[in-house]
Amino acid sequence: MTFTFQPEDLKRDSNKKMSHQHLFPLAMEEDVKTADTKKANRVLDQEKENTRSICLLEQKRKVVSSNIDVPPARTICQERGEGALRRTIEGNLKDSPLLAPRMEREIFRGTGHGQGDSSNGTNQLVHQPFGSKPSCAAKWQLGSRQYISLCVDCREGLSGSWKEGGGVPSSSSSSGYWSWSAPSDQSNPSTPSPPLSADSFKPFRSPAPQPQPQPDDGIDEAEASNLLFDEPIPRKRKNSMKVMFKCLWKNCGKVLSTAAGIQKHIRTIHLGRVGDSDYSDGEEDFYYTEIKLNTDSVADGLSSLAPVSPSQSLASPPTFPIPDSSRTEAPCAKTETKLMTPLSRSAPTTLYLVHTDHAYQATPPVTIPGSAKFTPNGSSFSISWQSPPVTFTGIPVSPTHNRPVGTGEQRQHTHTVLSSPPRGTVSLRKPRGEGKKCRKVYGMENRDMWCTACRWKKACQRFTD
DNA sequence: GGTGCCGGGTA
DNA sequence: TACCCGGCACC
Repeated sequence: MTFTFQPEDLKRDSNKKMSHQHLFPLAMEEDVKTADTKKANRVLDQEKENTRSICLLEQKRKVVSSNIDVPPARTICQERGEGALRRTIEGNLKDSPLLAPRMEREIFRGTGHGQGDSSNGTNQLVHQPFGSKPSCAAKWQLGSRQYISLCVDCREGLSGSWKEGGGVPSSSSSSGYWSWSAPSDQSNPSTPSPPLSADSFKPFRSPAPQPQPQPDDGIDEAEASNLLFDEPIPRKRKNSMKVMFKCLWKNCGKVLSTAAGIQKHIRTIHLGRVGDSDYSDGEEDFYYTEIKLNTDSVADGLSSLAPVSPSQSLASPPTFPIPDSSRTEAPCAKTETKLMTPLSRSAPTTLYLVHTDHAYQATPPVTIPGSAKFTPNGSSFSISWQSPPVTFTGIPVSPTHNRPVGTGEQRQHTHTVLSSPPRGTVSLRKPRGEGKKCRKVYGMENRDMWCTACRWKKACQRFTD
């Protein structure tokens, strides 16, 4: 989602700025122009940044406010004049001299179009007067969602439930930040928020560098809001799920609490890289898996998880029955045997690689067309099938390492089954007949001599295989 | 592109 | 049910 930004506005603003130069003597004009161009560029950049921050702020608001009740803002705010709204915005934007008039234009004029489509990358802010009376509350529509924005003064007057509602990062009245309410449209609570680019998220008014949130979906919203409003936010309940890392090496099953730890363990113990134990080429990624433990029962979980035979473990690499009829060597299987490293020989034997990210934990069993069944089960899954041969499509395998080609990030989000039976996707299609068919025998010109099946483009009944 | 044939539509 | 054909996979 992008806050639309009109190039004309930029030009207009910079032209406005440039027009002041006529006040200077001509001799200075050139230098001043150069300097001012730079300055204007800087200001424009800052404006872009601010605009982006507003957009991100809005996104964040959507997330933070998605689970709160909307306060009865209308009745309170309707009593106030639009002047208060305007004053508040002016006060809020006073530190951003170029942004202020722009924002004012955007806010009070509204852009008027572009509702409801965030898929094309533009999503405009549409201002609607809040009721017929002038008010310091405004209703906004961004895409399909509506928002009520309140000036800080109004926020101060709101009921206790608003403040105690939790989750709403109330703004500091002294700082004059513009404050936003929860979406007024609760009719579609499941509307997915757009993915947030947390690493580009910056506080609206503060140009000073802020600690960058981790580029992680699990970004703490309270912290992010705190960045915005410089106000302590009640921290949300600590997630009781703890991620552990379990070694999948045969007969190991060691569980460590950090990825680095498990990687080092695999490097040094299983891969035998003693000398350069800090160096990682990523191979160890394939010999451990993440497991999520409820911290309430971590102690129990650990005691039961620790040295356990991988074959008994949930996270152990599954072994798949391979129907005899399909036990032809797949290309990658050949590569596997050829390029197996000495230690890989004791690695998970079938090298059906499963890198779990728990994406399937909550999903119901998936039935693969035919007779194969995919059954997610915690951090592992099982696949079983009966004949006919079933093939799995994996992501490409690096010929040198028998590993998926792609970035670690990609791998991290993929459950992959490698070393599959023959190529292709799951196909129940009857093997194509090898013999001559009516078409071949009689040719197109003698179509009337074909068997009916051939005429009907069905499987030939005359020359069956 | 040619071929085999599956899946589905129509009468 | 007979007939036809779009479309897909394979060669």
